[in-house]
Amino acid sequence: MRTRQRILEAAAELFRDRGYSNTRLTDIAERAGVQTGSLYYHFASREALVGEILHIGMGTAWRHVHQAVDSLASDAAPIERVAAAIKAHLLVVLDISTIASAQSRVVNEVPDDVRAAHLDEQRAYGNYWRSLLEDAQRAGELDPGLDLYVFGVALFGMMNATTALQPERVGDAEAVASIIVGLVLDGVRVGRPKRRAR
Amino acid sequence: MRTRQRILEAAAELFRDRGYSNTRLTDIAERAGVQTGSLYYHFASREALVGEILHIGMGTAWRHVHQAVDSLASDAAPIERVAAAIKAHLLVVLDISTIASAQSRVVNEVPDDVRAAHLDEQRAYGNYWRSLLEDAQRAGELDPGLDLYVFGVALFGMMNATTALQPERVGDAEAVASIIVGLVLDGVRVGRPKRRAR
DNA sequence: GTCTATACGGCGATAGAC
DNA sequence: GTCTATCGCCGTATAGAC
Repeated sequence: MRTRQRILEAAAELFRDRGYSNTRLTDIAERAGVQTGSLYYHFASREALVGEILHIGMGTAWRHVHQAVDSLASDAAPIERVAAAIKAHLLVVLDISTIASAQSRVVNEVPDDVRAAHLDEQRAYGNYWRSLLEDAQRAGELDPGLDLYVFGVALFGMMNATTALQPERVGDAEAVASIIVGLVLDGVRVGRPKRRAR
Repeated sequence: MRTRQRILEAAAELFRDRGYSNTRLTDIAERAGVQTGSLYYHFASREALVGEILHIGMGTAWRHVHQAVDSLASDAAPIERVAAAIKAHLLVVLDISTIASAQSRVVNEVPDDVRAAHLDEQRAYGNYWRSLLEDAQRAGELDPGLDLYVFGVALFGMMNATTALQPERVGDAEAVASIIVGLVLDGVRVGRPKRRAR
């Protein structure tokens, strides 16, 4: 495998497991099987390396979520599109891409200038989610009184927290995704019918 | 105010906003209005300081949640106790205690030995929540098929993510808490009555 | 492209005066 | 109890050989 790719993969595993601040360049080099100094042939700095992780990880999540939503029947209900997006995001961070997983773990931990450089793509992703939610709300399928800002923050907090699940204590990613989708759409309470739109 | 207390408060604000690894002792000292060297009269090390934050923060959350649940009528439904616990935890981290807020932010970021020293109290808190959830499930008020481990991780991920909400874009802590409680119990979907226990 | 060797700075921690 | 001064380590980054 190309060295640059090995470095990115090694960095992603470590960032995902320990976070950015707790990962030394020597750790990354060791896991990638090179000397620390050699990293600088491929990346200008530690910050440039993590910046690349953010970029690739977000792109990967974006592509998978977008594709999952687009592959629904064109007459699919907006709420179905939201459900598909949630499932796709979870599959990506839990299963498909170590780099996407790392992105979600370290986004809020990196130095300000790295975040700033990443902000545009992060916002684009957020805007896409917001449009999905607004469509569902306009269609009367989401609680019309729901504050989408609060909901969005809560939703991402929940989804990204699932990367901390111990694999041996849960089923596969599909199983986790369906639990989360069920929780978000219908909650965990039994026996109290939902009220209709007010 | 006693210096030790000022130091703890200053450290908590910084830990909550930037995390542990991104907070220098010089930042803490500056905010507390002392010289860096003076910190060592009150705490043996940086790790000891954050350990104290974890301890106090967890104790504070514990007390508030416990009290909120206990102050319910003794015949309150188990699901009501869960709702009260969620609300209380949110009020604590959003409003009541900077130290509790800091605890939730840095728990998964501190060095291993600090975490290890904190593990017992963290587990006790988790066990209390698990008992609340199991009671509700046994009473048939929570979806009987729900995986409580996955739910617990998701729930805490969601609750602790609310500390990232920008205050100017949301109502007060009570308002946020009621959104989250509603989301957890009944979900965000409109119009599809929940099925009864299967 | 990768290595070895080293420069450089930052930060946690200690010593000792007051 | 708080200050000033300083030590020493660790980790990022650079230089230059191969």
